[in-house]
Amino acid sequence: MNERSVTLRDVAKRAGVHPATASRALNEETRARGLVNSDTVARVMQAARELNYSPDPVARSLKTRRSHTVGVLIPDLTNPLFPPIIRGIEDRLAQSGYVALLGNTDNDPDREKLVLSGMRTRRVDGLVLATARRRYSVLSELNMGDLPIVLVNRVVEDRALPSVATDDAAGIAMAVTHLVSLGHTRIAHVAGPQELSTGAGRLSGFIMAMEAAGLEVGSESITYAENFSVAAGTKCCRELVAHKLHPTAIVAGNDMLAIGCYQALEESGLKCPADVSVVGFNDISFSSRLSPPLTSVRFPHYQVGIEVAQLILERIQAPTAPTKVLFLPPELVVRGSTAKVATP
Amino acid sequence: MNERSVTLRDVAKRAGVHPATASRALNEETRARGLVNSDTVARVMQAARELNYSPDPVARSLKTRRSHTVGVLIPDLTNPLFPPIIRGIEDRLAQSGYVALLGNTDNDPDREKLVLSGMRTRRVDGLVLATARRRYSVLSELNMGDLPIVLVNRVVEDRALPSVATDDAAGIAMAVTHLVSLGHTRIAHVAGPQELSTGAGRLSGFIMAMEAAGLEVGSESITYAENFSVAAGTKCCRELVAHKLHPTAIVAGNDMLAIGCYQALEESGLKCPADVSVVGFNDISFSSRLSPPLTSVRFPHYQVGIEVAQLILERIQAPTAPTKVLFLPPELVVRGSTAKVATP
DNA sequence: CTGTTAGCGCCTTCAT
DNA sequence: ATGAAGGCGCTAACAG
Repeated sequence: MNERSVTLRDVAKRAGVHPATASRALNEETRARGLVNSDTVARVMQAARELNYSPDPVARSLKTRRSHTVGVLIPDLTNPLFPPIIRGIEDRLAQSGYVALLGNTDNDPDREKLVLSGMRTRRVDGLVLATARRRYSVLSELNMGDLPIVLVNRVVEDRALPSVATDDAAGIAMAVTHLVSLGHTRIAHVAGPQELSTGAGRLSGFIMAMEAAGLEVGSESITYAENFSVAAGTKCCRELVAHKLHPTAIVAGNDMLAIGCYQALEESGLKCPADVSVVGFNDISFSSRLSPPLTSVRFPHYQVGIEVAQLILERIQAPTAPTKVLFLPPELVVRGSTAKVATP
Repeated sequence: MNERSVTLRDVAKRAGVHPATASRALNEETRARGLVNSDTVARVMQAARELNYSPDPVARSLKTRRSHTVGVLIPDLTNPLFPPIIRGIEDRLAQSGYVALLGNTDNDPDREKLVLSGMRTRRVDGLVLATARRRYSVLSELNMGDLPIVLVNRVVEDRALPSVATDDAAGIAMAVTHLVSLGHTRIAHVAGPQELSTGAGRLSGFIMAMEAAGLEVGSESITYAENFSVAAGTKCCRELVAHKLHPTAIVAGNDMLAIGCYQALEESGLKCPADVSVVGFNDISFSSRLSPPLTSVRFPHYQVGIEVAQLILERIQAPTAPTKVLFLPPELVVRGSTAKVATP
């Protein structure tokens, strides 16, 4: 019995009604609006069940211009930050009969355009972007302004786009406060790329928190990573330890950079945390298993995914609804990579 | 200019031909068969380019009954084994204009059925399963026998399904040989779930390798994990160290179980590798950053993804082609979790 | 409340 | 080699 051939027509025939009526009977919306006799509804549903009917989403999409599909752009699935977020997104979308179409861009604007236009071609109903830069022209270039969009873990400069993220500045402040409470005063920052809101927000959060603690932030206490990678972190940390400041603690823009710091410290024969404390951001899985276990700013990744999906679904329903910008609170997870400053 | 409205008709009109002709001109197949004047082809392609036309995949699917979509079932995206495989799958699929629809099943047969029928409803052209058990009835139950299917990292009992995996037995043999060369004789195995081919294959590989090395495998040197999780590994390892065998080395069914062993060893005050060496399987990312860095059997995850995608695409093209079963070679990555046996 | 009609955008006979 | 016609399965507009 080939089920792919069970069509609405078959159901209608079996129920003794016109296909259109069957459609209305099976469609939540029209049924609820009382557009069809509850008697017929029963008969149609019965027939549908008997035939094991399931509507063809392709045909439906063609008519309704809705694909029940959301494009999700990320830099790289392999970055452990993303899987839990994606999981959240997919779980929430599934609840509403939607699916996610993943696209990896590797932070390459060309790939980005390629993937985006692919998504438009596939008629996605909405877009979730974890790839937005602070000034983000790609969307307008590709003429995708009309598509519902939500950002994850990013905000754009004018906050004109709905987004779900954590409060970067607050998170970094927790890290700084923690280090200060351990007696550190020479605290450095490995800043992420400044064209990303996370990079910029964490840097300015760092500066503010330092000032609030009455500590100076010289130019030699900040290095800029090209990207959020282990290699970049290593490079930055090398500069930091080579410099005259001799920081006793480093706040890294994220966990990757922090791991990079581990490596640079090892190279220079410095012990973490005995000589230098390190704090990361994101609390990716297994950071508790690193050596030493990484102190990091955590935010609820899976929940972020859920919220993002929720938001994009709302926007798909009501594209002109006000632009929500949602911040989920970070928390500091203290582990073995931070310790009291060594008394000199 | 709203591009979603550029239709084949528009292109045809601009080129001064009938839509059908335009269709033939733009379609690889028909064009190659010389069914259309090369002159008209040029005109049509020109027009298409000018209008920035891209065919509506939905409409096309309705007609051709091809969704250009592949369902990919995995237990949990959050397991670090999968992201690189998925990345490989998506990259290869994208090359051929296909996309992956991810489904997380959490190893729950009910969820599995749910996700699978969702995929069928969405008219996926093929299925990639990382969730297959050795005896896998779900497919026939759901009447999906007609759909092209490829397994990843799994084989089924009768090898009736095409698959891409690594040679589990060979990998484990490498681990055992390595430990033997370090002087270990009391080697234990934390076996994965036996209903999974990886669990079973690695166990039998372990037994064979031990016998080949002239070592005994008593029942007390093997424990069975309920699933491939850290918690299960801890539980198993606890049994192992409590027992009279006092193994000096443990071969874990995968990295998760190995990490679980780390934890149990810590609890009992045993040092790894000084007291007990541990070997994992999969070499998930960051295993080099664990404490101690994990010795593990690696296989090329990304490449596996590529091959899987390749295979499913082939099957979609030619569903009756012979059933390929592809094994990619494993290699042993030696790190800090294995050391010479302590001389008693 | 239900049936009729029409068409979403494309492809594929069947003629010409 | 091209045009005409029909239909994939569904739903929306309009009658009745």
